[in-house]
Amino acid sequence: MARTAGSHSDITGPRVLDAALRLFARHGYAAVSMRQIAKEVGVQAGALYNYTPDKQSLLFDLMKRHMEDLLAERAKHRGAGSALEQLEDFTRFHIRYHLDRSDEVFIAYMELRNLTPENFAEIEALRRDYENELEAILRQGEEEGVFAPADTRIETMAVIAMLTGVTTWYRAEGRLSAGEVERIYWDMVRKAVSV
Amino acid sequence: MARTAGSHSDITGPRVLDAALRLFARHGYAAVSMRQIAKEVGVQAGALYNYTPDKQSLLFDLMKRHMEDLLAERAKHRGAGSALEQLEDFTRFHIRYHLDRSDEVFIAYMELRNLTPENFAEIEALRRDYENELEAILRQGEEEGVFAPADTRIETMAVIAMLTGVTTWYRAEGRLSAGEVERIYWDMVRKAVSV
DNA sequence: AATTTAACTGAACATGCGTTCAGATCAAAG
DNA sequence: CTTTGATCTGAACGCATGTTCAGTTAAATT
Repeated sequence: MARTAGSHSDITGPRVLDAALRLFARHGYAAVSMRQIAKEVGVQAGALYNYTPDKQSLLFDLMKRHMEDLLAERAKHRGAGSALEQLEDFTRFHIRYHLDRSDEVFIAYMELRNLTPENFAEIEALRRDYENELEAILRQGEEEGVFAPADTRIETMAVIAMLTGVTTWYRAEGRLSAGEVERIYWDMVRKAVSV
Repeated sequence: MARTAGSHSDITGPRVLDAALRLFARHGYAAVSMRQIAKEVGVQAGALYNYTPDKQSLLFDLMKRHMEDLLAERAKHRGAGSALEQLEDFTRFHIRYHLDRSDEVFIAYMELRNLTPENFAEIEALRRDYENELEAILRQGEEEGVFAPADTRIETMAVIAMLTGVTTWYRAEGRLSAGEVERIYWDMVRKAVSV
């Protein structure tokens, strides 16, 4: 049997990425085989190669899509306002966005070493762009005198690490809502960088 | 040829763990083969099984050793003193200890999903013990009134995530010494949890 | 109704995997 | 000097890997 019904290209394509996303996040890139992905999609392994040139591209495409979506969504939030307002917006945005995409976040942080050097460089550049968004806010706050003078680069890394860490323990069915988590983290971030 | 000189058991044994540590940290557990480990040690793959029952035990032993060493070293630091003093000690200890063992830390965080369920539970319990050390300090500080009343469990996770994140960017040959990094992070931690 | 073509199957390719084990080697013990 | 036993080799086991491709199916086009 070949195709069982209809033209599936526009259906199967996304399903391949979806399956790869879920399986990579759960078991890790190296531990997932093309045959497992194919089984999840409901096709034979060979059929995957209608939608990706190879396994590496699957990982790269997932990461690139995630980083570009993140930057695009963040761009909508970037606005005027005081550094304090902008930092609160960034903090809440980061938490909300990352809680909604735990699989993508997991992959984006854990599978960097499974990218080829060229692919790694490209993803790393996008990540750097995102970090620079926060760093710019911190620098502005220092100039306004509302944030303590400090090493903004390290502050940036520290704040992002703290915020992203929320994905390791947060469960939607847990005792705290995403909104409450946002508030708690915003409290800590605000105090940590303030004078 | 078999053995080339002398009795190597007490030399080869540690070298197997060392090689596994370095390779797992660099490429990931699933991506490293027993033959690669053997090559690094300078023996054939079969010889590894004189030192480990299987590949999984290699990963588990590395993680367990790391967590137990961490807890043992931390126990030496645990003392009396104000909550603020204890928190500073914990912060500086955590950063120093983790900067000295980037490979172990990397594995301990990235390869949890490659542990069997039983092994995972054991490592997770050790990690929880360590987190509880910090949580106890934060709770004591709240009772003393020197730390802001807050959700101590979340504060714990946030602080540890922030501190451990230092391993992702710190380079010994970089512009900052470990001592300077300790001070910067301590500044942020202190402010973040204070009233 | 005939033709084209996108979508997929199923088998095959070479290579690598974790693990086992009989046999070789050589330091140490008697 | 002989025996013992720890240490390691080298080959083999069955199975899984990413990827390719000739052939099959059925929807879309003529």
